[in-house]
Amino acid sequence: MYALVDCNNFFVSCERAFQPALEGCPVVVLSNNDGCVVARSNESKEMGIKMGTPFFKVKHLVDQGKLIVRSSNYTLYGDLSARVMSLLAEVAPKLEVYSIDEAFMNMDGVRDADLRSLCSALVKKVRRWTGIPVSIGIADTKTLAKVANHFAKRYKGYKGVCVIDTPQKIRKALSLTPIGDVWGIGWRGAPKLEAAGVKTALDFAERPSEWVRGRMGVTGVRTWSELQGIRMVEDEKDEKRKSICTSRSFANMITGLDELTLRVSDFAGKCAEKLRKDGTAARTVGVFIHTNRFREDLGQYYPMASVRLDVPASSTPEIVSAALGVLKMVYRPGFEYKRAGVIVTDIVDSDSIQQTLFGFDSETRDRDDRISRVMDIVNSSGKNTLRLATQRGGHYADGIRREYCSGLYTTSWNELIQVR
DNA sequence: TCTGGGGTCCTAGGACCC
DNA sequence: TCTGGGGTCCTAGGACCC
Repeated sequence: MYALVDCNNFFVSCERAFQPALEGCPVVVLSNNDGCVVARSNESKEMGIKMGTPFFKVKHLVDQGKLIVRSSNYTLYGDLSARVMSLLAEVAPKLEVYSIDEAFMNMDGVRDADLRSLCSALVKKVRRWTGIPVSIGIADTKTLAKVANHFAKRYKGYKGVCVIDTPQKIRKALSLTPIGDVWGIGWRGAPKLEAAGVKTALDFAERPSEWVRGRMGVTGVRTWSELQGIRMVEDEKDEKRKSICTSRSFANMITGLDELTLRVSDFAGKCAEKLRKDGTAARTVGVFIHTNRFREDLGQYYPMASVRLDVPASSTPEIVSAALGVLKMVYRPGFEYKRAGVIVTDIVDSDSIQQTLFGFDSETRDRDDRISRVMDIVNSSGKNTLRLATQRGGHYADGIRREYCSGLYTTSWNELIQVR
């Protein structure tokens, strides 16, 4: 069986772990740049605040003292996530970390009779040791485990654990699950299915597979099979990422190439750092810049372009200079830019890189790699002390709004360790 | 005034080949 | 007058996830 562990209202729970006074209060956490609501406590959900709401639409509630808000603090959330995951790894034969707040435990080999009590104990332990409340859904396939997880969250009586392990329970659960809540269907697909008379997950599961194939392609059939109890979503192997993206929206719009150069240098530098951390290198470097899509009164421009390197690279100088070359290609004056990003693709393991036949630049490359290693060591505190000249005094998080940030509870501790 | 970021997979269509 | 057919590979864009 699979047990899907999901942290409840994760970002809010992280804030509460260090500020217990927030318990019982309506709280929301905002995306980068204080843009949208990306996490809500149960109390703020009950107030009718929807996921993804732009902050300016609920700011009046904050000003009136009816809602508490926090800017996102991803270093804190990443740290707490790692603590939760390490507790799960102690009990799961195989653990697949699916996102910052979710993990599939492959429980094959654990006796069915022991599953529930094991998971109930785990819910209590994670809460006690990390302060984070979690829910666990247990079933034969990942998609059914997701369904079970919804029930574990929604009904207090389950005490955080719901098992769906018989045909009768599966039928019952699917009949109570709106089609739009099924993992893999999506908000675009749901209205079409509803129009065709498919209101619940059970309606969907009872359609013939050809019907599903014709309407939704192979991905639809995969979801359909999973609901029948047939495993289709493979366990992720421990593979490296196939693409890495660093992008940000800006607090204020940018028009000049100089300032974009600064930002793109930083995004590219961050991508290079991520590559080195993964032990990989990228052969293609792409850059995109976006105008503000909400400002219909202004000209719109969304170019994206990329360059292919002779040899896959992970050094900061190489990735940055490639990105700046692409930026010059796509940049047009006269537009106000709101967002930019760098994407590196065609990723390979660093140790499998073939040197080019023409070795004339291998010395430069070696030098760049050594420079990057030094940068990683000096910058490991997260302060970005060492930068390229194109990055000037910049930090890739500069120019980003973050007005409601809580304390750096775990990060300051990390920095002490680094200094030592 | 103010609207996130980082991934994966699938598919349609174009380029190219014989 | 009249202009094939079948295959592969690559890419951009869309849909989905959290």
